[in-house]
Amino acid sequence: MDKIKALKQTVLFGSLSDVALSKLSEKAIEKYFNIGEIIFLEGQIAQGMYVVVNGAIRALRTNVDGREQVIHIERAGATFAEIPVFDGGEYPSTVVADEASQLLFIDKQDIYQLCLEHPEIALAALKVLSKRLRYCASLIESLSLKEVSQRIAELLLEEAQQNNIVDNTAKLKLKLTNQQIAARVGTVREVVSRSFTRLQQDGLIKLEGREIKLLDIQALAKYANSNVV
Amino acid sequence: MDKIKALKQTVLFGSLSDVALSKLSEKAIEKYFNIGEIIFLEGQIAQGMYVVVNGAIRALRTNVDGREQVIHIERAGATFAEIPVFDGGEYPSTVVADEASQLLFIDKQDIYQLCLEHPEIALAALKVLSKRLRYCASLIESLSLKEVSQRIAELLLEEAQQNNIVDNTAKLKLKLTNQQIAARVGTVREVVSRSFTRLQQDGLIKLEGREIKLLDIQALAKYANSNVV
DNA sequence: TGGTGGCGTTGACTTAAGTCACAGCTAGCT
DNA sequence: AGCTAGCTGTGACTTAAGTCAACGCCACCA
Repeated sequence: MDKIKALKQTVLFGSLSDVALSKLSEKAIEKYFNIGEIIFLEGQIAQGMYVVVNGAIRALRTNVDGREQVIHIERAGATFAEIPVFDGGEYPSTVVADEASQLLFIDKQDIYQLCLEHPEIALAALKVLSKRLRYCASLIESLSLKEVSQRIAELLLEEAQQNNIVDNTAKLKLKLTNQQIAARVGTVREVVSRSFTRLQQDGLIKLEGREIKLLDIQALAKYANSNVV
Repeated sequence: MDKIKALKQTVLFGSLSDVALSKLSEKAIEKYFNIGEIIFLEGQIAQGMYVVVNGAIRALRTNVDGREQVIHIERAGATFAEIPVFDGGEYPSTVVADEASQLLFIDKQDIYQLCLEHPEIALAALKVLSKRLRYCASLIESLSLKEVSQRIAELLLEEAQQNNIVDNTAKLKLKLTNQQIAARVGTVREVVSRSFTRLQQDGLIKLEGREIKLLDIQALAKYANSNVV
Protein backbone atom coordinates (compact mmCIF):
# COMPACT_ATOMS: atom_id res chain seq x y z
CA MET A 1 0.00 0.00 0.00
CA ASP A 2 1.29 3.46 -0.89
CA LYS A 3 0.31 5.36 2.22
CA ILE A 4 1.53 8.72 1.03
CA LYS A 5 -0.43 8.53 -2.17
CA ALA A 6 -3.54 7.49 -0.25
CA LEU A 7 -3.22 10.39 2.15
CA LYS A 8 -2.60 12.83 -0.66
CA GLN A 9 -5.89 11.92 -2.28
CA THR A 10 -7.98 12.99 0.70
CA VAL A 11 -9.55 16.41 1.13
CA LEU A 12 -8.17 16.46 4.62
CA PHE A 13 -4.49 16.00 3.81
CA GLY A 14 -4.36 16.86 0.11
CA SER A 15 -2.79 20.24 0.75
CA LEU A 16 0.15 18.94 2.79
CA SER A 17 3.69 19.15 1.47
CA ASP A 18 5.46 15.93 0.55
CA VAL A 19 7.63 16.21 3.63
CA ALA A 20 4.67 16.58 5.96
CA LEU A 21 2.88 13.78 4.16
CA SER A 22 5.68 11.33 4.57
CA LYS A 23 5.97 12.24 8.23
CA LEU A 24 2.26 11.63 8.66
CA SER A 25 2.37 8.40 6.71
CA GLU A 26 4.80 6.97 9.23
CA LYS A 27 2.21 7.44 11.93
CA ALA A 28 -0.60 5.95 9.87
CA ILE A 29 -1.33 2.30 10.61
CA GLU A 30 -2.62 0.02 7.86
CA LYS A 31 -5.76 -1.94 8.65
CA TYR A 32 -7.76 -4.39 6.59
CA PHE A 33 -11.39 -5.37 6.98
CA ASN A 34 -13.56 -7.94 5.26
CA ILE A 35 -17.04 -7.06 4.09
CA GLY A 36 -19.42 -6.82 7.03
CA GLU A 37 -16.67 -6.58 9.64
CA ILE A 38 -17.20 -4.04 12.39
CA ILE A 39 -14.55 -1.34 12.50
CA PHE A 40 -15.80 0.16 15.76
CA LEU A 41 -19.01 0.45 17.72
CA GLU A 42 -20.97 3.54 18.67
CA GLY A 43 -20.02 4.61 22.17
CA GLN A 44 -16.57 3.05 22.18
CA ILE A 45 -13.68 5.17 23.36
CA ALA A 46 -12.12 6.69 20.28
CA GLN A 47 -8.40 6.47 19.69
CA GLY A 48 -8.27 8.16 16.34
CA MET A 49 -9.66 8.53 12.87
CA TYR A 50 -9.52 6.63 9.60
CA VAL A 51 -8.78 7.14 5.92
CA VAL A 52 -10.43 4.94 3.31
CA VAL A 53 -7.68 3.80 0.97
CA ASN A 54 -9.77 1.28 -0.85
CA GLY A 55 -13.26 -0.17 -0.57
CA ALA A 56 -16.08 1.49 1.36
CA ILE A 57 -17.51 1.82 4.85
CA ARG A 58 -20.90 2.74 6.23
CA ALA A 59 -21.66 4.55 9.48
CA LEU A 60 -24.95 3.47 10.99
CA ARG A 61 -27.27 3.34 13.96
CA THR A 62 -29.37 0.36 14.94
CA ASN A 63 -32.35 -0.19 17.19
CA VAL A 64 -33.03 -3.10 19.48
CA ASP A 65 -34.66 -5.36 16.91
CA GLY A 66 -31.72 -4.94 14.59
CA ARG A 67 -33.16 -2.51 12.10
CA GLU A 68 -30.44 -0.32 10.70
CA GLN A 69 -30.23 3.29 9.52
CA VAL A 70 -27.22 4.33 7.50
CA ILE A 71 -25.91 7.78 8.44
CA HIS A 72 -23.26 8.14 5.75
CA ILE A 73 -21.11 6.11 3.41
CA GLU A 74 -17.47 6.82 2.63
CA ARG A 75 -15.38 5.52 -0.22
CA ALA A 76 -11.75 5.66 -1.32
CA GLY A 77 -10.24 9.07 -0.65
CA ALA A 78 -12.60 9.91 2.20
CA THR A 79 -12.05 10.01 5.94
CA PHE A 80 -14.28 9.09 8.87
CA ALA A 81 -14.41 9.28 12.67
CA GLU A 82 -13.08 12.83 12.61
CA ILE A 83 -15.57 13.95 15.24
CA PRO A 84 -13.88 12.37 18.28
CA VAL A 85 -10.61 13.97 17.21
CA PHE A 86 -12.08 17.40 17.67
CA ASP A 87 -14.49 17.04 20.57
CA GLY A 88 -12.72 14.31 22.49
CA GLY A 89 -15.84 12.17 22.77
CA GLU A 90 -16.66 8.60 21.86
CA TYR A 91 -17.31 7.25 18.39
CA PRO A 92 -20.70 8.67 17.40
CA SER A 93 -21.87 5.78 15.22
CA THR A 94 -21.03 2.18 14.53
CA VAL A 95 -18.95 1.77 11.37
CA VAL A 96 -18.93 -1.39 9.26
CA ALA A 97 -16.96 -2.35 6.16
CA ASP A 98 -19.43 -2.10 3.30
CA GLU A 99 -16.90 -3.79 1.03
CA ALA A 100 -13.54 -5.40 1.71
CA SER A 101 -11.51 -2.32 2.61
CA GLN A 102 -8.03 -1.04 3.18
CA LEU A 103 -7.92 1.71 5.77
CA LEU A 104 -5.35 3.89 7.46
CA PHE A 105 -5.71 4.60 11.15
CA ILE A 106 -4.23 7.78 12.62
CA ASP A 107 -4.10 8.60 16.30
CA LYS A 108 -6.20 11.60 17.28
CA GLN A 109 -3.29 13.28 19.06
CA ASP A 110 -1.31 13.27 15.85
CA ILE A 111 -4.14 14.87 13.91
CA TYR A 112 -4.71 17.48 16.54
CA GLN A 113 -1.03 18.34 16.56
CA LEU A 114 -1.05 18.54 12.79
CA CYS A 115 -3.94 21.04 12.89
CA LEU A 116 -1.90 23.32 15.11
CA GLU A 117 1.15 23.13 12.86
CA HIS A 118 -0.82 23.34 9.62
CA PRO A 119 -3.95 25.47 9.95
CA GLU A 120 -5.00 24.45 6.45
CA ILE A 121 -5.70 20.96 7.80
CA ALA A 122 -8.21 22.37 10.24
CA LEU A 123 -9.84 24.32 7.45
CA ALA A 124 -9.99 21.22 5.30
CA ALA A 125 -11.55 19.33 8.21
CA LEU A 126 -14.15 22.08 8.54
CA LYS A 127 -14.97 21.62 4.89
CA VAL A 128 -15.38 17.87 5.34
CA LEU A 129 -17.63 18.24 8.37
CA SER A 130 -19.64 20.97 6.66
CA LYS A 131 -20.36 18.71 3.75
CA ARG A 132 -21.42 15.92 6.04
CA LEU A 133 -23.70 18.24 7.98
CA ARG A 134 -25.39 19.31 4.78
CA TYR A 135 -25.94 15.68 3.93
CA CYS A 136 -27.32 14.88 7.37
CA ALA A 137 -29.68 17.87 7.29
CA SER A 138 -31.05 16.65 3.97
CA LEU A 139 -31.49 13.18 5.38
CA ILE A 140 -33.40 14.59 8.33
CA GLU A 141 -35.63 16.52 5.98
CA SER A 142 -36.31 13.45 3.86
CA LEU A 143 -37.04 11.17 6.78
CA SER A 144 -39.37 13.64 8.38
CA LEU A 145 -41.13 15.26 5.47
CA LYS A 146 -41.08 12.81 2.57
CA GLU A 147 -42.61 9.46 1.80
CA VAL A 148 -40.59 6.36 1.14
CA SER A 149 -41.07 6.39 -2.61
CA GLN A 150 -39.90 10.00 -2.72
CA ARG A 151 -36.79 9.10 -0.79
CA ILE A 152 -36.15 6.26 -3.21
CA ALA A 153 -36.57 8.66 -6.09
CA GLU A 154 -33.90 10.83 -4.46
CA LEU A 155 -31.61 7.84 -4.10
CA LEU A 156 -32.06 6.93 -7.75
CA LEU A 157 -31.22 10.48 -8.80
CA GLU A 158 -28.11 10.42 -6.63
CA GLU A 159 -27.00 7.16 -8.18
CA ALA A 160 -27.68 8.49 -11.64
CA GLN A 161 -25.47 11.52 -11.13
CA GLN A 162 -22.50 9.28 -10.76
CA ASN A 163 -23.45 7.47 -13.93
CA ASN A 164 -24.32 9.09 -17.20
CA ILE A 165 -27.42 11.11 -17.70
CA VAL A 166 -28.41 11.30 -21.34
CA ASP A 167 -31.11 13.61 -22.48
CA ASN A 168 -33.28 13.68 -19.33
CA THR A 169 -32.92 9.92 -19.09
CA ALA A 170 -30.56 7.55 -17.35
CA LYS A 171 -29.92 3.86 -17.15
CA LEU A 172 -28.30 2.43 -14.11
CA LYS A 173 -27.40 -0.92 -12.72
CA LEU A 174 -28.17 -1.12 -9.02
CA LYS A 175 -25.34 -2.55 -6.97
CA LEU A 176 -27.46 -2.25 -3.83
CA THR A 177 -29.85 -4.88 -2.55
CA ASN A 178 -33.31 -3.78 -1.46
CA GLN A 179 -32.19 -4.41 2.09
CA GLN A 180 -29.32 -1.95 1.69
CA ILE A 181 -31.57 0.62 0.06
CA ALA A 182 -34.02 0.23 2.94
CA ALA A 183 -31.28 0.91 5.48
CA ARG A 184 -30.33 4.06 3.62
CA VAL A 185 -33.80 5.54 3.12
CA GLY A 186 -35.16 4.48 6.48
CA THR A 187 -37.60 1.68 5.82
CA VAL A 188 -37.76 -2.09 5.27
CA ARG A 189 -37.04 -4.40 2.34
CA GLU A 190 -40.64 -5.03 1.29
CA VAL A 191 -41.58 -1.37 1.18
CA VAL A 192 -38.61 -0.68 -1.09
CA SER A 193 -39.79 -3.37 -3.45
CA ARG A 194 -43.32 -1.93 -3.55
CA SER A 195 -42.04 1.59 -3.99
CA PHE A 196 -40.12 0.53 -7.07
CA THR A 197 -43.21 -0.97 -8.65
CA ARG A 198 -45.16 2.13 -7.74
CA LEU A 199 -42.58 4.38 -9.39
CA GLN A 200 -42.85 2.14 -12.43
CA GLN A 201 -46.66 2.34 -12.44
CA ASP A 202 -46.39 6.12 -12.31
CA GLY A 203 -44.27 5.95 -15.46
CA LEU A 204 -41.19 7.41 -13.82
CA ILE A 205 -38.91 4.40 -14.11
CA LYS A 206 -38.64 1.14 -15.99
CA LEU A 207 -37.54 -1.94 -14.08
CA GLU A 208 -35.53 -4.66 -15.80
CA GLY A 209 -34.31 -6.77 -12.93
CA ARG A 210 -31.57 -4.77 -11.28
CA GLU A 211 -31.25 -2.52 -14.28
CA ILE A 212 -33.37 0.57 -13.83
CA LYS A 213 -34.15 3.15 -16.45
CA LEU A 214 -35.01 6.61 -15.25
CA LEU A 215 -37.47 7.60 -17.96
CA ASP A 216 -37.82 11.28 -17.08
CA ILE A 217 -35.27 12.74 -14.72
CA GLN A 218 -37.07 16.08 -14.52
CA ALA A 219 -40.32 14.43 -13.52
CA LEU A 220 -38.56 12.16 -11.06
CA ALA A 221 -36.90 15.15 -9.39
CA LYS A 222 -40.22 16.93 -9.24
CA TYR A 223 -41.86 13.86 -7.75
CA ALA A 224 -39.14 13.68 -5.08
CA ASN A 225 -39.91 17.22 -3.95
CA SER A 226 -43.63 17.74 -4.38
CA ASN A 227 -46.42 16.45 -2.15
CA VAL A 228 -47.59 13.10 -3.40
CA VAL A 229 -51.30 12.54 -3.95
CA MET B 1 -25.21 45.86 23.33
CA ASP B 2 -21.80 44.82 24.59
CA LYS B 3 -20.48 43.10 21.50
CA ILE B 4 -17.18 42.06 23.03
CA LYS B 5 -18.86 40.37 25.96
CA ALA B 6 -21.27 38.58 23.65
CA LEU B 7 -18.44 37.30 21.45
CA LYS B 8 -16.44 36.21 24.46
CA GLN B 9 -19.26 33.96 25.64
CA THR B 10 -19.25 31.83 22.50
CA VAL B 11 -17.34 28.59 22.12
CA LEU B 12 -16.10 29.89 18.81
CA PHE B 13 -14.45 33.09 20.01
CA GLY B 14 -14.11 32.49 23.73
CA SER B 15 -10.39 31.81 23.48
CA LEU B 16 -9.50 35.06 21.71
CA SER B 17 -7.47 37.73 23.44
CA ASP B 18 -9.16 40.99 24.38
CA VAL B 19 -7.32 42.76 21.61
CA ALA B 20 -8.46 40.30 18.98
CA LEU B 21 -11.98 40.36 20.38
CA SER B 22 -12.28 44.09 20.15
CA LYS B 23 -10.95 44.02 16.61
CA LEU B 24 -13.54 41.39 15.72
CA SER B 25 -16.32 43.26 17.48
CA GLU B 26 -15.79 46.21 15.19
CA LYS B 27 -16.56 43.99 12.23
CA ALA B 28 -19.64 42.46 13.85
CA ILE B 29 -22.93 44.04 12.82
CA GLU B 30 -25.83 44.16 15.27
CA LYS B 31 -29.13 42.82 14.00
CA TYR B 32 -32.49 42.51 15.68
CA PHE B 33 -35.34 40.16 14.82
CA ASN B 34 -38.86 39.79 16.13
CA ILE B 35 -40.29 36.40 16.94
CA GLY B 36 -41.12 34.51 13.75
CA GLU B 37 -39.06 36.75 11.50
CA ILE B 38 -36.99 35.00 8.86
CA ILE B 39 -33.26 35.58 9.21
CA PHE B 40 -32.40 33.87 5.93
CA LEU B 41 -33.78 31.22 3.61
CA GLU B 42 -32.32 27.89 2.63
CA GLY B 43 -30.49 28.25 -0.66
CA GLN B 44 -29.76 31.96 -0.37
CA ILE B 45 -26.24 33.12 -1.10
CA ALA B 46 -24.46 33.31 2.23
CA GLN B 47 -22.56 36.43 3.23
CA GLY B 48 -21.52 35.33 6.68
CA MET B 49 -22.41 33.79 9.99
CA TYR B 50 -24.25 34.81 13.14
CA VAL B 51 -23.83 34.91 16.89
CA VAL B 52 -26.87 34.70 19.15
CA VAL B 53 -26.46 37.44 21.74
CA ASN B 54 -29.92 37.13 23.15
CA GLY B 55 -33.05 35.17 22.36
CA ALA B 56 -33.13 32.01 20.25
CA ILE B 57 -33.28 30.87 16.64
CA ARG B 58 -34.33 27.68 14.94
CA ALA B 59 -32.94 26.19 11.73
CA LEU B 60 -35.53 24.25 9.78
CA ARG B 61 -36.62 22.63 6.56
CA THR B 62 -40.14 22.72 5.18
CA ASN B 63 -42.04 20.75 2.59
CA VAL B 64 -44.53 22.05 0.08
CA ASP B 65 -47.58 21.92 2.30
CA GLY B 66 -45.81 23.92 4.95
CA ARG B 67 -44.97 21.19 7.39
CA GLU B 68 -41.79 22.01 9.22
CA GLN B 69 -38.89 20.01 10.62
CA VAL B 70 -36.54 21.71 13.04
CA ILE B 71 -32.88 20.81 12.45
CA HIS B 72 -31.35 22.57 15.45
CA ILE B 73 -32.04 25.37 17.90
CA GLU B 74 -29.47 27.85 19.13
CA ARG B 75 -29.66 30.15 22.13
CA ALA B 76 -27.57 32.94 23.65
CA GLY B 77 -23.87 32.19 23.34
CA ALA B 78 -24.22 29.98 20.30
CA THR B 79 -23.39 30.57 16.66
CA PHE B 80 -25.08 29.49 13.44
CA ALA B 81 -24.57 29.51 9.69
CA GLU B 82 -20.94 28.49 10.08
CA ILE B 83 -21.16 25.98 7.27
CA PRO B 84 -21.13 28.45 4.35
CA VAL B 85 -18.07 30.11 5.88
CA PHE B 86 -16.08 26.93 5.46
CA ASP B 87 -17.44 25.36 2.31
CA GLY B 88 -18.40 28.52 0.43
CA GLY B 89 -21.89 27.26 -0.35
CA GLU B 90 -25.36 28.62 0.24
CA TYR B 91 -27.23 28.65 3.54
CA PRO B 92 -28.15 25.03 4.22
CA SER B 93 -31.41 25.66 6.08
CA THR B 94 -33.92 28.39 6.65
CA VAL B 95 -33.41 30.13 9.99
CA VAL B 96 -36.20 31.87 11.91
CA ALA B 97 -36.19 33.83 15.15
CA ASP B 98 -37.73 31.50 17.73
CA GLU B 99 -37.92 34.43 20.15
CA ALA B 100 -37.20 38.12 19.78
CA SER B 101 -33.44 38.02 19.29
CA GLN B 102 -30.33 40.12 19.20
CA LEU B 103 -27.75 38.77 16.81
CA LEU B 104 -24.31 39.66 15.56
CA PHE B 105 -23.52 39.18 11.91
CA ILE B 106 -19.92 38.61 10.81
CA ASP B 107 -18.76 38.46 7.22
CA LYS B 108 -17.44 35.08 6.18
CA GLN B 109 -14.20 36.54 4.86
CA ASP B 110 -13.44 37.96 8.28
CA ILE B 111 -14.00 34.62 9.97
CA TYR B 112 -11.91 32.80 7.45
CA GLN B 113 -9.10 35.28 7.91
CA LEU B 114 -9.37 34.91 11.66
CA CYS B 115 -9.00 31.14 11.36
CA LEU B 116 -5.72 31.60 9.53
CA GLU B 117 -4.40 34.04 12.10
CA HIS B 118 -5.73 32.13 15.11
CA PRO B 119 -5.76 28.36 14.53
CA GLU B 120 -7.59 27.89 17.82
CA ILE B 121 -10.66 29.43 16.22
CA ALA B 122 -10.69 26.73 13.57
CA LEU B 123 -10.36 24.11 16.27
CA ALA B 124 -13.22 25.66 18.21
CA ALA B 125 -15.31 25.67 15.03
CA LEU B 126 -14.52 21.99 14.57
CA LYS B 127 -15.79 21.38 18.07
CA VAL B 128 -19.02 23.25 17.34
CA LEU B 129 -19.67 21.40 14.10
CA SER B 130 -18.81 18.07 15.71
CA LYS B 131 -21.39 18.63 18.39
CA ARG B 132 -23.99 19.56 15.83
CA LEU B 133 -23.20 16.47 13.78
CA ARG B 134 -23.67 14.27 16.83
CA TYR B 135 -27.03 15.90 17.39
CA CYS B 136 -28.08 15.45 13.77
CA ALA B 137 -27.02 11.80 13.77
CA SER B 138 -29.18 11.18 16.82
CA LEU B 139 -32.08 12.96 15.19
CA ILE B 140 -31.71 10.75 12.11
CA GLU B 141 -31.70 7.68 14.30
CA SER B 142 -34.81 8.81 16.16
CA LEU B 143 -36.75 9.73 13.05
CA SER B 144 -35.92 6.49 11.32
CA LEU B 145 -35.96 3.94 14.12
CA LYS B 146 -38.24 5.25 16.83
CA GLU B 147 -41.92 5.94 17.23
CA VAL B 148 -43.33 9.34 17.94
CA SER B 149 -44.01 8.72 21.61
CA GLN B 150 -40.44 7.54 22.05
CA ARG B 151 -39.15 10.71 20.44
CA ILE B 152 -41.34 12.73 22.75
CA ALA B 153 -39.96 10.82 25.70
CA GLU B 154 -36.50 11.81 24.52
CA LEU B 155 -37.52 15.42 24.27
CA LEU B 156 -38.94 15.39 27.78
CA LEU B 157 -35.71 13.92 29.10
CA GLU B 158 -33.71 16.60 27.31
CA GLU B 159 -35.87 19.31 28.79
CA ALA B 160 -35.60 17.78 32.22
CA GLN B 161 -31.82 17.81 32.14
CA GLN B 162 -31.86 21.55 31.97
CA ASN B 163 -34.21 21.66 34.92
CA ASN B 164 -33.79 19.82 38.17
CA ILE B 165 -34.00 16.08 38.44
CA VAL B 166 -34.83 14.96 41.94
CA ASP B 167 -34.66 11.33 42.89
CA ASN B 168 -35.50 9.73 39.52
CA THR B 169 -38.29 12.25 39.10
CA ALA B 170 -38.65 15.66 37.50
CA LYS B 171 -41.25 18.33 37.18
CA LEU B 172 -41.13 20.67 34.26
CA LYS B 173 -43.14 23.45 32.80
CA LEU B 174 -43.35 23.16 29.02
CA LYS B 175 -42.63 26.39 27.22
CA LEU B 176 -43.24 24.69 23.88
CA THR B 177 -46.60 24.38 22.17
CA ASN B 178 -47.60 21.02 20.76
CA GLN B 179 -47.06 22.51 17.34
CA GLN B 180 -43.45 23.35 18.20
CA ILE B 181 -42.88 19.94 19.71
CA ALA B 182 -44.29 18.36 16.57
CA ALA B 183 -41.86 20.32 14.39
CA ARG B 184 -38.97 19.12 16.51
CA VAL B 185 -39.85 15.43 16.71
CA GLY B 186 -41.12 15.14 13.15
CA THR B 187 -44.87 14.78 13.36
CA VAL B 188 -48.06 16.85 13.70
CA ARG B 189 -49.84 18.62 16.52
CA GLU B 190 -52.54 16.03 17.14
CA VAL B 191 -50.16 13.11 17.35
CA VAL B 192 -48.13 14.94 19.98
CA SER B 193 -51.25 15.41 22.05
CA ARG B 194 -52.13 11.73 21.81
CA SER B 195 -48.59 10.65 22.59
CA PHE B 196 -48.70 12.62 25.81
CA THR B 197 -51.87 10.93 26.94
CA ARG B 198 -50.39 7.59 26.00
CA LEU B 199 -47.27 8.25 28.06
CA GLN B 200 -49.58 9.15 30.92
CA GLN B 201 -51.61 5.98 30.51
CA ASP B 202 -48.39 3.99 30.62
CA GLY B 203 -47.66 5.60 33.97
CA LEU B 204 -44.51 7.34 32.79
CA ILE B 205 -45.65 10.93 33.16
CA LYS B 206 -48.36 12.94 34.87
CA LEU B 207 -50.00 15.77 32.95
CA GLU B 208 -51.22 18.88 34.71
CA GLY B 209 -51.87 21.27 31.90
CA ARG B 210 -48.48 22.42 30.68
CA GLU B 211 -46.81 21.18 33.81
CA ILE B 212 -45.51 17.68 33.31
CA LYS B 213 -44.18 15.38 35.96
CA LEU B 214 -41.75 12.72 34.86
CA LEU B 215 -42.68 10.00 37.32
CA ASP B 216 -39.80 7.62 36.61
CA ILE B 217 -36.88 8.97 34.65
CA GLN B 218 -35.18 5.57 34.42
CA ALA B 219 -38.28 3.95 32.98
CA LEU B 220 -38.84 6.85 30.61
CA ALA B 221 -35.28 6.55 29.31
CA LYS B 222 -35.73 2.82 28.88
CA TYR B 223 -38.99 3.40 27.03
CA ALA B 224 -37.27 5.85 24.69
CA ASN B 225 -34.72 3.24 23.67
CA SER B 226 -36.51 -0.10 23.70
CA ASN B 227 -38.88 -1.49 21.12
CA VAL B 228 -42.41 -0.52 22.00
CA VAL B 229 -45.06 -3.22 22.11
C1' DT C 1 -68.87 42.77 27.20
C1' DG C 2 -68.55 40.33 23.29
C1' DG C 3 -65.53 38.90 19.75
C1' DT C 4 -61.37 36.77 18.02
C1' DG C 5 -57.42 33.96 17.48
C1' DG C 6 -54.42 30.59 19.22
C1' DC C 7 -54.13 26.46 21.59
C1' DG C 8 -55.23 21.66 23.35
C1' DT C 9 -57.97 17.59 23.05
C1' DT C 10 -60.74 14.12 21.08
C1' DG C 11 -63.50 11.24 17.82
C1' DA C 12 -63.94 9.28 13.24
C1' DC C 13 -61.76 8.16 9.38
C1' DT C 14 -57.92 7.27 5.75
C1' DT C 15 -53.65 5.72 4.48
C1' DA C 16 -48.66 4.88 4.44
C1' DA C 17 -45.82 1.88 6.50
C1' DG C 18 -44.67 -2.28 8.61
C1' DT C 19 -45.25 -7.43 9.59
C1' DC C 20 -45.75 -12.16 8.39
C1' DA C 21 -45.80 -15.81 5.36
C1' DC C 22 -44.81 -17.90 1.18
C1' DA C 23 -43.13 -18.79 -3.48
C1' DG C 24 -39.81 -18.44 -7.04
C1' DC C 25 -35.18 -17.29 -8.76
C1' DT C 26 -30.19 -17.45 -8.94
C1' DA C 27 -25.40 -18.38 -7.66
C1' DG C 28 -22.40 -21.15 -5.40
C1' DC C 29 -21.09 -25.40 -3.44
C1' DT C 30 -20.66 -30.40 -2.55
C1' DA D 1 -27.65 -33.00 -9.92
C1' DG D 2 -29.32 -31.51 -5.76
C1' DC D 3 -28.81 -28.57 -1.89
C1' DT D 4 -28.48 -24.21 0.47
C1' DA D 5 -28.39 -19.31 1.26
C1' DG D 6 -29.64 -14.98 -0.03
C1' DC D 7 -32.35 -12.35 -2.86
C1' DT D 8 -36.90 -10.42 -4.97
C1' DG D 9 -41.79 -9.99 -5.19
C1' DT D 10 -46.40 -10.23 -3.53
C1' DG D 11 -50.73 -11.19 -0.97
C1' DA D 12 -53.10 -10.56 3.43
C1' DC D 13 -53.19 -8.35 7.42
C1' DT D 14 -52.11 -4.93 11.43
C1' DT D 15 -51.05 -0.61 13.08
C1' DA D 16 -48.83 3.89 13.64
C1' DA D 17 -49.37 8.06 11.76
C1' DG D 18 -51.82 11.55 9.54
C1' DT D 19 -56.22 14.14 8.19
C1' DC D 20 -60.44 16.46 9.07
C1' DA D 21 -63.73 18.41 11.92
C1' DA D 22 -65.57 19.91 16.13
C1' DC D 23 -65.50 21.79 20.78
C1' DG D 24 -63.86 24.05 24.89
C1' DC D 25 -60.65 27.05 27.00
C1' DC D 26 -58.14 31.14 27.67
C1' DA D 27 -55.91 35.60 26.87
C1' DC D 28 -56.27 39.67 24.65
C1' DC D 29 -58.41 43.59 23.01
C1' DA D 30 -61.62 46.66 20.79
